[in-house]
Amino acid sequence: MLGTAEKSTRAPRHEATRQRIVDEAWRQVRQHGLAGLSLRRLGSSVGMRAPSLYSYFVSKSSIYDAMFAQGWAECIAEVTPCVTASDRRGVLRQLARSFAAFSLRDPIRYQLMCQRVIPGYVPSPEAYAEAVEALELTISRLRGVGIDGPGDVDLWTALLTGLIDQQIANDLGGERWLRLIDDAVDMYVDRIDRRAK
Amino acid sequence: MLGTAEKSTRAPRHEATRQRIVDEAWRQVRQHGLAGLSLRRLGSSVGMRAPSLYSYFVSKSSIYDAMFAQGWAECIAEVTPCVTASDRRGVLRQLARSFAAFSLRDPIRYQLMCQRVIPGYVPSPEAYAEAVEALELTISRLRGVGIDGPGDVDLWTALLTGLIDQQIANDLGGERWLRLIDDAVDMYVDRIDRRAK
DNA sequence: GTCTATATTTGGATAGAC
DNA sequence: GTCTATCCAAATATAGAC
Repeated sequence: MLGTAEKSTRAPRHEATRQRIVDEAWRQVRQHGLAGLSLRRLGSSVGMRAPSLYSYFVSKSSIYDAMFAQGWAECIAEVTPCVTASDRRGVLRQLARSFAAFSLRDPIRYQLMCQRVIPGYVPSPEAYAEAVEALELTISRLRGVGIDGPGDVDLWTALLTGLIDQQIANDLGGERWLRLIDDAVDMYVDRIDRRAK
Repeated sequence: MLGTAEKSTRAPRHEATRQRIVDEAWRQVRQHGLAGLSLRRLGSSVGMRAPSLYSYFVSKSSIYDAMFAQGWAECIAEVTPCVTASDRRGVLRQLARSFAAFSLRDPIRYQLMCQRVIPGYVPSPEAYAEAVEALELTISRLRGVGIDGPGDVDLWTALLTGLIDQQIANDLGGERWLRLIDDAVDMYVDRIDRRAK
């Protein structure tokens, strides 16, 4: 009657417990992998039995949904304020560095947000909306420094996620690809500059 | 006594059955996801019970291993002959197009080969050797056209896998990132040229 | 080499008492 | 809202007969 499906301001305790469950779910996927989330273990870690979780989430997928949405919300909250420059190269550098730092601090979160890894799980439209908002913030940042050609944004996301994916898959904990970020930004900026002519 | 653990030329029938099992395993992961491979189902699809599979593979992981190695062997066999150009831009274009085509024709295979997605599975050293060989072939191709600076190869793999990852994750079946390949190659080549000065 | 039988563990989800 | 009890299904792997 009140809210949109699973959110309500009227039951703060309920909402707090939901959050505790999600927090613990993050802990568990970091330890056991994204697909290794178990309701029994999750329940017992927050002090209840598995069936009780169904008072807070209608299914296991809806827990992933809450995590997915939270991940993108955190991304928006953390990355956006990092971009303070106003010149093109500066904006791109800050964008790349802060998003890379955000992603590599929690590779499992990045996996849930940016890769299709859990068999059978597809983000709900509501959860996906958060991801769309993050992308739109990026798009508007790029437009602010004159980057809005067809494919320009897509090439940027590919370049940035490529560096991060490689870093995660082949040198987790190191900086083999991380240290190429400034090079990559320069390469990208030069291309934009050249196309402007 | 004879061979290296799991390979033998002396039992062609045995080897043929192994291959049938691996082929069927590919079919199943394409349908149920990488983590959705089940020994019961796999066995029954090749006309035997799950325990019989243990006559051919010591564990489920060793099936993934065989698939991993086969994927990289196929990559070597398919991508290498596609590169016939001798100029820098031509080589990079052929390399990028053929690897992208190879990857996108079978996204699940790409996932197994290039992303860490199966909880608890890590390629064995023998399986990984095939991946290393593929990378070395790429490195030598790049060196052949004068690309060998520190980070140059890493930036190339990041750029290429970034495009493919985005294509798979966000526009499977389309060509939104695929069509940026030539642009990306140009951007990369310009950077190399500029650094030469 | 293949089978049956089984060990052992685990999974998500529901019914219904309290 | 939480519990017990249970359903139902699935998983990998081993033992031992044939």
